[in-house]
Amino acid sequence: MPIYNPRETEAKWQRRWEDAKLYTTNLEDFSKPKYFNLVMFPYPSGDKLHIGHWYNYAPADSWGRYMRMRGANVFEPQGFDSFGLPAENYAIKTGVHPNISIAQNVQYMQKQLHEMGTMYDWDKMVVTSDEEYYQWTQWIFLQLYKKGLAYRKNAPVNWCPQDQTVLANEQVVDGRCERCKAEVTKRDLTQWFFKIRDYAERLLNFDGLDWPQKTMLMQQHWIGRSEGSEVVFELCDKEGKTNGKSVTVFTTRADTLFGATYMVLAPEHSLVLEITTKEHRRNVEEYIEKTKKETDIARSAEDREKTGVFTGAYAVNPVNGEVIPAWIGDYVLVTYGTGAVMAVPAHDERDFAFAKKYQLPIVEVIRPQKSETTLPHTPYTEAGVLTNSEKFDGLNSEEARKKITEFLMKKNSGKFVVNYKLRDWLISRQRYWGAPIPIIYCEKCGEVPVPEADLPVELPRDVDFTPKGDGKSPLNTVESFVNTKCPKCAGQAKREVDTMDTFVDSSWYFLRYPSAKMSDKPFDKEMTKYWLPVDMYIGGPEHACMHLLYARFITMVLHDMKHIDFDEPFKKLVHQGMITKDGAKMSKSKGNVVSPDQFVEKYGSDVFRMYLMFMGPFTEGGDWNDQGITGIARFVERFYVLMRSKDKVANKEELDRAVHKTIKKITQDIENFQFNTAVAALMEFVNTANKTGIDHESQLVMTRLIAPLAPHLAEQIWEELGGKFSIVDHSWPAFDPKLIVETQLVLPVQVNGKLRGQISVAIDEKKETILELAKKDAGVVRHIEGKTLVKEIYVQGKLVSFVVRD
RNA sequence: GCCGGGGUGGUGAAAUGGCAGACACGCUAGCCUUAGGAGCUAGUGCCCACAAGGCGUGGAGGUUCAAGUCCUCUCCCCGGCACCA
Repeated sequence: MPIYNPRETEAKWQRRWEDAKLYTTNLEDFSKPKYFNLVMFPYPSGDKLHIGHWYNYAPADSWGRYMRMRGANVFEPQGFDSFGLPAENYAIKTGVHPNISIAQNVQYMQKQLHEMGTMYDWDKMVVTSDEEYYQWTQWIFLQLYKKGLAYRKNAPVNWCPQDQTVLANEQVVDGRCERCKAEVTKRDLTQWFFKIRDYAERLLNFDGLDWPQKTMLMQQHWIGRSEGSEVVFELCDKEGKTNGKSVTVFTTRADTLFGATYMVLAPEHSLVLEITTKEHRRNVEEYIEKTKKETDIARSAEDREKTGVFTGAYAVNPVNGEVIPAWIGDYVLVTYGTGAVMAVPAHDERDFAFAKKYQLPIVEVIRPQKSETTLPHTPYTEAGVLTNSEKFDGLNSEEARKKITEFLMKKNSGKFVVNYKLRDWLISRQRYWGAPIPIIYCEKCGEVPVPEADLPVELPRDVDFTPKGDGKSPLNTVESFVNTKCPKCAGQAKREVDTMDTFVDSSWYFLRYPSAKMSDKPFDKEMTKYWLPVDMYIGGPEHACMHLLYARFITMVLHDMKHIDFDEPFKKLVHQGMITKDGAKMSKSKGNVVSPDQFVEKYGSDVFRMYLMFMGPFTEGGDWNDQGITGIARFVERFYVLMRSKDKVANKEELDRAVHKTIKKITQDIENFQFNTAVAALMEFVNTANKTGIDHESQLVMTRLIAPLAPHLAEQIWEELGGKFSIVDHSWPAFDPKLIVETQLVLPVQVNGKLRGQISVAIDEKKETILELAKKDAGVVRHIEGKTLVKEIYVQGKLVSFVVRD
């Protein structure tokens, strides 16, 4: 019968912690170094907390506990990212108002998080759909608006022609509406954007950030900076007569300009219909309609068959006056560059395939340094030497890019530009469950921002949120919301009915935590100055390019407006891996969501969190299975029994060595977020101590070592050992290097790279003696006898290696 | 397709270029028992087994005295791709 009762013990300590307000951080205690330990807040979904949340939050909490034991004033808040699509869809389906379902989910998840035994300071909780939060999200919008970083333009949305409604990407399955299966197309709407592109250059700079290399790489590639040229092509008729219109293209290969034999515009390019000639209109229009059913991912796939149609229009190549046809093709995206490209089939894979298919001319203008041409079989896409390029012949690609662009500059038909793949941030959502965009449209004054004093623009509660069929936000049906007075002239005006992307909510929530209780401002200047930036931010790698980029952007904007004095929100970033079930991401639709509750019920929170840690490296995740959880349950029992055992030591020297090696190992492992090997080290210690015996002093050390990983168990043992409440406020143990030193060493001996023997030597033995000893080892003798010894290697303290020849 | 990450026993995994498989789960044999979420002891990569040996980190090459680790190519899996969050 096990002695340790996790259920009872954990409930007891959770109560004591709460009664003592142990995890309520005094934000004004400046006596200790501050530590803002943050996890990405959860969405309060109907699935409640799943295994993946635990996998993320338990080690993150262990980290916070470790930092607290290292003497920091740790602030570990938690909240809920509660606006968004799922609650709205649930409401449409069941009629339950998002306010209600969200409140229920929040309550349940809070209870689950409480049972985890986390150090969350619930006094400072934020819930993004609460009015006291979203009024400040609206304030954030107004700041960007004030700075000229919010603007409106047309942009396409997924449109279901059957339901007459806007669809999220997630609601489009294989090009069809998830609900009615109708083929999804695109429709242009006027929408709000944030000018994140203005910050592209600054967002590329990660100086001073302790972030995973891969995350910075992904953001860099997402921003996608490239240096190139813009080239203006005058439009003309077949004979070359210009008509005053022009198309600008972006290219990184101005050196190939003489090889441009046609141009391609994105089907959505604003000039397309204007330049298309009568006889091509039908083809072009059909092609545009077809394109509306394709995703950008499919369109930009390199192995996809290139398609396009001729517009009937022509353009003049500014560098040689050549008249080239203007096509449209879906492999050109309107969102990148200028939405139009010059096509150089001899030196670009896609242009080459396109030219072959539509029998367009291929003109070679670049050759590899000395070798012959690769044409007509494959295009030559590398840099080289110019040919067929008039006065630029003989230049190399790099020089030519510069010289040709300079030549165009003189003619006013080109310039150097830096282009980014990053697009401006579309924040408009035609949905109910989000923060209303605080803008009013006045008949006289036009677009007017809601004055800050008038915030919040309250999200009305009684709204028919079923899709209306006109593609507008459900707020458009609430007359008391829509109709308002202009803040400037008091005349008749209408409110913006779109709400904000939930990424806006989550782009600043970390600023709110220390000031969560303040009702008169988004964040307190002094509190923010002291507590921000976040010292440790932990969350999934799937947020690398969106949430993490948006949060950096908003932070930079607020910094530039002098609202805060730092411009990066997260000093250190760590990603947890993803937990899958049968190889798939857990989701309700797949029916593979595993709840932690049953395991907590059976084994307790400590066992469960240690099992999740023990599964593998924190950053890697893995496929969920519960085989092996008994191993942790057994360990907890054995640990508890060992810590309660009477002072009795058979081998003090070996015990001390084990204790201090374990301190060293666990400290290192926790610092590196390698909780799996930290747990293993504790197990190894128990195995050793069961042989050597243990004394009270070592028990006190080991209990502190397990405290971040199994907080309830540690608190219980600590009390039984006579320690003062609470263990998290006792210092982290330090190891004594002298006690770890070994005197004897077992060295492996290799012959020709294969292990053939082992020798035991004193740690400070001389190289010569070691080599002699190694040669006498029976296993080694067998393999070197009668052979020529060509090389002898001794790697200090590591191994001996002989190389022999017959 | 593009960008990023990953592939090691029956399973989860460990390993500053230096003894591959620590620590666990599972399994096998034995012991013990207040029959439990038991406990203890021994064994457990594969082949061959008395030993000695051979093979082995998705696959194919390469560098090195020595490669899971570094390099080249390749296959497979996962995450992201801008309205899931």
